[in-house]
Amino acid sequence: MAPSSNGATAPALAVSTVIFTLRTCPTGEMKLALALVKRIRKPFDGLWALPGGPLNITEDLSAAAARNLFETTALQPRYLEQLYAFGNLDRSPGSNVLDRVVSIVYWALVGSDEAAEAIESENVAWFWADELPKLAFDHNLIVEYALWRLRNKLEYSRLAHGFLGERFTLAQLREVYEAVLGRELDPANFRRMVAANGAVVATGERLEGTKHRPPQLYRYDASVELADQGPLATQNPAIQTGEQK
Amino acid sequence: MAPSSNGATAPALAVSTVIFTLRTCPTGEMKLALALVKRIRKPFDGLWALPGGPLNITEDLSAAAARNLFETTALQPRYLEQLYAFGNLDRSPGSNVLDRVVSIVYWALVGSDEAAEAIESENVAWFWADELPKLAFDHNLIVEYALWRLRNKLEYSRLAHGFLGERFTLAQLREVYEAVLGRELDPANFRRMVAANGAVVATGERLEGTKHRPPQLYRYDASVELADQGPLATQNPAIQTGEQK
DNA sequence: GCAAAAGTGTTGTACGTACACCCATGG
DNA sequence: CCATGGGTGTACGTACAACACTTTTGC
Repeated sequence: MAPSSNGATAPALAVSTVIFTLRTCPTGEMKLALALVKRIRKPFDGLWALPGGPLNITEDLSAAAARNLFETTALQPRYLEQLYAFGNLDRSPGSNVLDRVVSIVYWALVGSDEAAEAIESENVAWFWADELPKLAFDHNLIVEYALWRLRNKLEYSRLAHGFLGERFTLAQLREVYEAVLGRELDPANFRRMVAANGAVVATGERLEGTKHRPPQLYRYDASVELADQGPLATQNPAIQTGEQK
Repeated sequence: MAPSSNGATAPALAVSTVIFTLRTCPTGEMKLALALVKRIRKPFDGLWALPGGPLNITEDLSAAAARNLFETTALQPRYLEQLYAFGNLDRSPGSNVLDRVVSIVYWALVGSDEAAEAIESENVAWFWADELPKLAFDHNLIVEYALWRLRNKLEYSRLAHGFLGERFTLAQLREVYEAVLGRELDPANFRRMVAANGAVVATGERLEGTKHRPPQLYRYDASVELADQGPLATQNPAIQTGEQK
């Protein structure tokens, strides 16, 4: 038996999480960022990777994802959804087959205000989603897929809520959309799009202290149901998760 | 330690598959059906369940799904895609936690002509998708989710190809859509929808022997790329799979 | 008043739906 | 020639992108 083998007769199971947030970049605009951890052992020693770890036997899959999100950033997820199970044989080239790991990957959103105070150290850091280095394992592919899902789901769900506070202006909401989608949106059409959706309602309050005309503050209306997200969708006011009931 | 326990310190990993096909029902129309196996041991002894089993250590996830599809029906999948990983603690009520199983579920399409000759026995049978009995574990929920994905994906992909032969009439293609979606479609608009998509092209041949005007035969054009299915989509002419590269 | 952002109105295009209609074939 | 399904034309409604325009604030 090879020295690296652990003698397993079945593939090991791990849970990893792609943690997204929005951060203000030097030029002043919001950009999408994600949390990575530096590997300190083989394989891929020294490369950055998605946070993750083994699944405890008494722990739900989504709980494991939330746990390793917390262990990495000291934050709670504002949104959490299963992404995909990655288990191909070639995802850790050079490793012994008996060390094979199947990773069930989740993706999460954390509030941009909270993320600003999240831990950042020698081995944990935020990276711009569009400027990633070469990552360990198949993690570049995983992030690419997570980005694709995030962008797709943004339109017909209230995902943007995961990045914002309780009350927000339409300009802030639009900024979230622009950061995630990576392109500018027409303010006029954006306003109508949001109004047509119906999930966002005006509070009557206005945001004071701006340089110009004070914008109205809006909030998400909890009573409005979303577009059909499938049988697994559960609407939890605190954490919305795609986990099965 | 409880007698049913296997002494595991980590959850076991299994792969299951929702196998769809179209079958002609007594009234003459096509209906969506799926393959189930009868459980012959606890828990849920005697109930019908999705076919599945453990993942071999040298086997890709999709290969395991294709294998248990073959072991159940003696067929090859015409389409195969990962559905979701189900791993909640409460999915096998009454079982010991140490017997916990995380199931990575795939869904598959098999040709309706081939399925007609597929094995069917005391313990393996086809069920109408809209008339399912109470299934073992959380399998009713899983099937519901698979149905939702199938219906959603049908529109912006060439999924229907999985049910049909190489050449087909637009009426046959429409019949597939109607069976999957569970509602009738306007033939005129359906024709235009398919034409606009561009993935289906006329062969010039006609289907002879009908009672009335002979319809033209069409085929899928392999050179046309589909709508964006995300970074994991791979277009294999034989088996299209949502598995990562 | 001027700049800048909030917010409204108008128009054109694309697309899905409903449905009237013609065409070709077997009986 | 007639019933039936194949196949075309047309009109309407909704959704969205583009962009001109008005409103309200700070300076």
